[in-house]
Amino acid sequence: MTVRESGEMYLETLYILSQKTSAVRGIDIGTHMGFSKPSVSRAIGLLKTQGLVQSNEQGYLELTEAGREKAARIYERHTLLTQLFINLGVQESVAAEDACRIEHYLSEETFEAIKEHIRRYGQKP
Amino acid sequence: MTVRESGEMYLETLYILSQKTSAVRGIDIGTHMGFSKPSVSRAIGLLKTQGLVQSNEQGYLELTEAGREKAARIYERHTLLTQLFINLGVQESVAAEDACRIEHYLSEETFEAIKEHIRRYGQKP
DNA sequence: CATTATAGTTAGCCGACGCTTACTTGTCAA
DNA sequence: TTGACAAGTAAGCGTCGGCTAACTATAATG
Repeated sequence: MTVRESGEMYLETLYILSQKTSAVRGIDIGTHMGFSKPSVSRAIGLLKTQGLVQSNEQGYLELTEAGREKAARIYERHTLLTQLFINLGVQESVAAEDACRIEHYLSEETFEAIKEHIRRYGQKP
Repeated sequence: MTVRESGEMYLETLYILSQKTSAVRGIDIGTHMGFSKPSVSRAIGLLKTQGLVQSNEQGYLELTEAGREKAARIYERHTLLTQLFINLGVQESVAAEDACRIEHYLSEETFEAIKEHIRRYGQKP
């Protein structure tokens, strides 16, 4: 019953959209991810049963505390990886795409190492 | 009809096992990957129809020229990523595991950047 | 020679996760 | 008030890629 790659992507997308507006609907997530309404409906339903997402009184989607924590962790990984690739000389858009695909698969240890690297060598030199 | 992540893993495993012995059987691949015989059978069958794997006269598995090229490319990515993570301070076994999971998802551009980084900063400092 | 172990294959199941089609529900304007 | 559109959901399909069970074929062994 753990969150898989797909679930992580939905979580992260909700996290990102929530930072722009507090009125996020399933359709917005679908548009952002390029997925159909039913796909979003099922995926979000799953995240709700896992206690990571809920609908507020107005019917909009929001992260629970647990969901926000998890999403923030994923998003941090995303930005870290993007920064790492940029530091290596990769074009920003490509770096972000690649980060997006692999952010789900790296161990904690490797992320810590990347974080340390970025602390040490900073941003986009 | 392209080779997906799973197919790449089988290809890479055959590549690695072929370097130790020229008598590689499906069962060896299964043992190495932790998969069942039927899973291997189907996956290898697919790779055969794609012209990447063949059986030799003795019935052992081997890569075709196209298969070897593809496998070598994947394996290079694997070693590059492993080296990158090691350079960042990750323990070797963890680095290899992580490399294994993400090697299928990175763009050519990012790999080139990693290759360049390793050319510049070398191995395990 | 008969038995048994090993390798491969076939058939079919299952979960994950996309999709379409079609129904429901709620809002808004004619 | 009604008709239309937009959002959400239900039902069900397809692919991928694991799995087990069971069959076949071949090799080894008593």
